[in-house]
Amino acid sequence: MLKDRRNPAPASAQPLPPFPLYRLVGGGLDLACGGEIRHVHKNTDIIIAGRHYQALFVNHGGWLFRYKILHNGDRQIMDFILPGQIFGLQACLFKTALYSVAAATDVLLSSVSLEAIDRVFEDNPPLARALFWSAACESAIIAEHLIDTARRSAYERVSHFLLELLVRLKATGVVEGMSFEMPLTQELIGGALGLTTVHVNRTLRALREDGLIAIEGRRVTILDFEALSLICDFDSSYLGEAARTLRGEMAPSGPAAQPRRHIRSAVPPSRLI
Amino acid sequence: MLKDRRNPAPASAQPLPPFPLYRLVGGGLDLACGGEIRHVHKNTDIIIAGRHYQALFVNHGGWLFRYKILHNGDRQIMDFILPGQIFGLQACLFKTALYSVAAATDVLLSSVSLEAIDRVFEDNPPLARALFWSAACESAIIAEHLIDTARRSAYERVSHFLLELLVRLKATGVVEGMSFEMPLTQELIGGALGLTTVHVNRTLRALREDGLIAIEGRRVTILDFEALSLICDFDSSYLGEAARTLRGEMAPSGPAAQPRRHIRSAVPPSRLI
DNA sequence: CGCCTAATTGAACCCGGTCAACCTTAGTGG
DNA sequence: CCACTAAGGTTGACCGGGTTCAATTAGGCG
Repeated sequence: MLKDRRNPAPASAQPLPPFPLYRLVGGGLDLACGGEIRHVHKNTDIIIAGRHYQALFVNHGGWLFRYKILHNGDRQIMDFILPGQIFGLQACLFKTALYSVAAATDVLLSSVSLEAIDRVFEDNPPLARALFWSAACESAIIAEHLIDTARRSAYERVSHFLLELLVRLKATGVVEGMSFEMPLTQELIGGALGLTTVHVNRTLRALREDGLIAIEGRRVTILDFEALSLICDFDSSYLGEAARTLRGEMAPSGPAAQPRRHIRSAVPPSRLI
Repeated sequence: MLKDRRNPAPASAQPLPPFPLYRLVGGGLDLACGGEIRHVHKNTDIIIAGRHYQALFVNHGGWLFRYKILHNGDRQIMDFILPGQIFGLQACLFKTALYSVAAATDVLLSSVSLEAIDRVFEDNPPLARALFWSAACESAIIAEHLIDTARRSAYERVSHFLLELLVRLKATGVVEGMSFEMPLTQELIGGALGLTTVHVNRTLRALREDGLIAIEGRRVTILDFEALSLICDFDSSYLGEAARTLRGEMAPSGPAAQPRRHIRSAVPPSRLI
């Protein structure tokens, strides 16, 4: 479809759009949505690796995740798709989708048929730019996940994971203070972090016992943002523009808490080159 | 500068360019290079995380790598930048570069100043498309590295790593048969795969003893492409278009060799959902 | 021929996986 | 109202792949 009613706002050379297309719908750019919003049930696959796709999806509510099944049956989750985010871009670009996308919760979706992605670059520069920025941020998120699994201990990984969720959800406006709803099973968390359910459980307990987080039901509360950030050297800049404005508001100061537990090594900063 | 002499070639809606911009220079698109080619010595940083950049770089020869140093001193290598590849795009997009880029060998570079990346989308759709496709492929490579570190054993990781290099280098034309020069120390390999030097060494030895690869000096020879592919379920499709044309030519057939050694599990394909 | 970097190899240790049991919660139907 | 069920959370015991520490050997180069 692509109704091509451009953004009413000046198509000037304003800085890149705020977040990876989060809140893009109804916000700055209007993606000229296909219209009707579809309801999709939990555990349904939206995109299946190996098939070809010609449309993007907009997530209007609920959580999804991008994943891949290996030949040994393991499932690696690349990242989670939060409300307001688009997905399915990669599936369009490659002849065949590299990864599957499934709903972690019940989800509200609309699709945006991009007849030929090619055209976008000639016809709709603002959209092209938005897509590009979106892809860059997603790429950065995955890169950070790479660091997670390659360099961080389980304790650090889970810390990093929760902080990332906090900051990303903050951008969608569903964070109250320092707590948010996390509709994920420990199996999904483990699937994303390269850990087993058992160990995710143990690690969450450790974080709780250390007074860094609190969990009641599905609600997670970050009790000590600074300490957690130190533990896993979390730097939200990889999450894009929007994150930057949050920094001040998030860090409640407090003396640099000493990270404890199996931190992989305590090499002094001098080794930082 | 951006001399803005557009691509003389038709700006038609031809399919996406072949590879992540590999061989882009002198090939299809002319990036309007800044001109002079700079020689950079091994171990020099080209891009430094935290600084801001306004230009892309083209690698005309030699290997580089994108990396990040963690607070504990660990260095994670995100990916290697091979001859013909461009880099520094992400550094331009974000206010400040997320990762550093250093030369693994002596390197020949030219830079492409893109005064404002913004402009590209309005002014030069073909370039925009090329950049986009490049970013998508790089993202896919990193995603595969994520799977490496999260789900694969050391034996599988190293296998996967070598196969990826083979396929990517094939696209640059420096592969002779099934062998190629790999100017990397085991420390660099470990830095990319999330392993210690020691274990990289042991794993390479195991692969050699199993008759899967051979190493003489810096030259690596893949002795059994099929077996290695099975071990780490390597599927080159994530490397983009170009890879696809290689498949037939690479697999020298041979019965599906049975992967040995500590494969994490030998669940029959039935469990593949 | 020394010097430095990289490659090798050995031995001890430990984080996280594996296996297995048990508990909690929510939903369902009689 | 409660028994029954299934999915997810929790915990313990043990094991092993990969790290760590440390020492030795090869390779390139002035």
